[in-house]
Amino acid sequence: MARLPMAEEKPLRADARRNRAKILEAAEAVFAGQGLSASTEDVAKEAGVGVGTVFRHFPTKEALIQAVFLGRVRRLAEKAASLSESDAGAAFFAFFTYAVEQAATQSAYAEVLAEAAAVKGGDGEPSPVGAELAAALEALLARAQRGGAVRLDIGVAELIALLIGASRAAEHVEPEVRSRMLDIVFDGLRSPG
Amino acid sequence: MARLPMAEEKPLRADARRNRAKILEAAEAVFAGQGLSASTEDVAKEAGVGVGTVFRHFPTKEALIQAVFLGRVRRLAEKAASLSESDAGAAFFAFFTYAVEQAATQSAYAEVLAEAAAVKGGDGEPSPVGAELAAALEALLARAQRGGAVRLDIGVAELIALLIGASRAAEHVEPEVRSRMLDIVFDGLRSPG
Amino acid sequence: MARLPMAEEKPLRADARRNRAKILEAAEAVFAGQGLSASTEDVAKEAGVGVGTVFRHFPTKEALIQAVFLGRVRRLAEKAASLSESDAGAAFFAFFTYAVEQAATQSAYAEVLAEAAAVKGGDGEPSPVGAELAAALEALLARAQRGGAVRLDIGVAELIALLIGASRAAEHVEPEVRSRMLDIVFDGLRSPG
Amino acid sequence: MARLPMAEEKPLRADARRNRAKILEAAEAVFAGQGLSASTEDVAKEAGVGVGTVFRHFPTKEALIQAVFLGRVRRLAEKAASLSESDAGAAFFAFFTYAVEQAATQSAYAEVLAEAAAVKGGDGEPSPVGAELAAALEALLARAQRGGAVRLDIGVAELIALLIGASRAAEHVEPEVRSRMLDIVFDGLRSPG
DNA sequence: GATGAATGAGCCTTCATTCAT
DNA sequence: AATGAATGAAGGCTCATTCAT
Repeated sequence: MARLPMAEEKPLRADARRNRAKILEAAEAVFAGQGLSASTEDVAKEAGVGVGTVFRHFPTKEALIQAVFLGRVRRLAEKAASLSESDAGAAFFAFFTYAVEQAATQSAYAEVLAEAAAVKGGDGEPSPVGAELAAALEALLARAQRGGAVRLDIGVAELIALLIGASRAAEHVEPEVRSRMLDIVFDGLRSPG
Repeated sequence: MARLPMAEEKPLRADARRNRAKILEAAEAVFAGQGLSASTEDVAKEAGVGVGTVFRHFPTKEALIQAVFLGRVRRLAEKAASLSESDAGAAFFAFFTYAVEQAATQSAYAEVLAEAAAVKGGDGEPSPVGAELAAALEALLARAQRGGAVRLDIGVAELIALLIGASRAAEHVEPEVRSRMLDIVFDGLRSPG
Repeated sequence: MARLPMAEEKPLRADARRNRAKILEAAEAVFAGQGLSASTEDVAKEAGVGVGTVFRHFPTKEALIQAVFLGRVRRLAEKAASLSESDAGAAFFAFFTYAVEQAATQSAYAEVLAEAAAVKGGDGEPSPVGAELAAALEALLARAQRGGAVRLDIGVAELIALLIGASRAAEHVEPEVRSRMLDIVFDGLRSPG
Repeated sequence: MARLPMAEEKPLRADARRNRAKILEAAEAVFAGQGLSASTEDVAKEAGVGVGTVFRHFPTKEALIQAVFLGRVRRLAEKAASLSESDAGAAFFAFFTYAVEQAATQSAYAEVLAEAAAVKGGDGEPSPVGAELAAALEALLARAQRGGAVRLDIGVAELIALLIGASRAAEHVEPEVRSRMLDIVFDGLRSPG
């Protein structure tokens, strides 16, 4: 899966790149803690830089949020890809579980999947961000289906919907409940349909 | 049509009660349309009253939001109760579908279930609001399980988790996908476990 | 000259009207003193109200500036109208002098005429604000021309241009110089052409 | 082409001098296009240098603006001097027209004259910048007066005032109006007084 | 010297909440 | 009780200026 260079990513100065990373990390933490309505000032403070610096790297709060999401998508996509080698069915369910657990930890994490949904589901603008993940998911799903681990009458769109839902739910629910909830969904995914 | 004063409602003057209703209705519409970040001023305008009136009835924006949620919970609980007479399994799945469809239509609707989750799941404060719904769901679920339509190894907590998830997902996904997603979840709920 | 109601001017509550006036007055003073880049906060402070109040009355800084200008235009137009009774030539030159003296006192005052210029000159959007003044000037000029006090080969556009110029110049120049400058312009306006 | 170091210029390295020139040119263009509120960053970009470089050459935005004005004054003064050879009256009016046309083209150009006004008019600090222009104007005016083309009862101060005014007005008015406006002013300047 | 990243004060604007009418 | 004007604390964003590279 080739990584498309989204724009001409200029090589930043060492310190700038370090700051960019600090900001992204801070934003991830702050948004996870306080939700997306946390102030940019707070993100800057957490990152140990001035607001101006945040805005230099991300011209808009929206852009910052997108960048945070992009990072999450990338990590999810990498996870999905990294599982390609293992047993098809195991890989599929392991990924699903992993994704949902991420969401359980970090509030607002699930929104990333909504992003991906826009690609195959069609409600918003296509967003190249989600395309990457959607593609990875498609491969994962197809392999699992070919391996007989997942019913054949569903596509990525449904998979994404279930991921979104389970992830969102995971934000509100205790670990054991989450686990039993996943069992049910997984049974649904396995059943011949 | 007589109105039964439910629970802890103080008797209000007729016009005050009418205003309260108008505000709630307006808030529901405005929040559904613009999300919870819509301004109180907008709600007031939609209701045809001054902001002051909104704040007289609901001392805080938060309180207004809670009241809107309470209304939704009540309606869901009523729906659940109203289905008690029909076939146990059919009632259960009909309710699930109904709840998810509500969420699909009205943005931010799903949050109501998170509220209910706090009761049986335990992460927030207990909230008497959700208890009502939780009770109704418990009855619905138990009947469906006794009727053999739903597997026995799950409880209200899992049911609520699934409802939250499916509702959230429904906000981001097209109707056909939503429907296929529900099929999967329902299969999972039916499977012997 | 009938005053066209520009929009449905709602009757404001007494206190609101008082505040609106205070704000306008403050804005006039502050802008005159610091130029148009003075902060809205400063205007509010000068008016003795909170910023929010300024923005309630004028939804935008731009709107506030326009309102200040409108006030000035109105006063100039009234002055022009009030001179209709006196000797045509005297009225004309008295008005010209008056307008220029206003500008000399209050920095940025001259911009109001640029506004009026847009009407007959054509570079910006027509602006109903300036139309009023332009009409008044047209009358004043025509009378002076009929009375033989002003050369016949000029129109309002040229008059406005000269008013703008003289007003601007007056901002930078001592009273005696200003006065001699006006003498020259007036001679130019009288000369048979 | 040898460059005569004018007045108090430190000898700069060749590249530094080139940069200084580029910045000045860029500033002139940018300020003309967007007004004086254009950002220093924009000037730097237009000049093809970093902001730091701009600030090395001009310690303050204000200083940069002054330098731009100085350049304009110099050019106007040169123009005035270059016309000394031709017919006195023609030279005078040609210069006046030239100056006003510059202002019409380049927004905020007229401010330069306000600068010059400070010298003979006296409202601001004396500024050696304008003195140069004032001297050149004085010569031009005196010659024209000796030649009988301009009335005798005016001095440089009045001339500058008229130049400022006409230049400012020119910013807001169409070319034909501008031209007729100048006719009037010129008639005023010729009339015996 | 040149560069451009970092800084943070300051600006405009919004909005929950209070209070005089 | 209702109204809507007033308030002021944020929030997002810009930009002159400084400073490490």
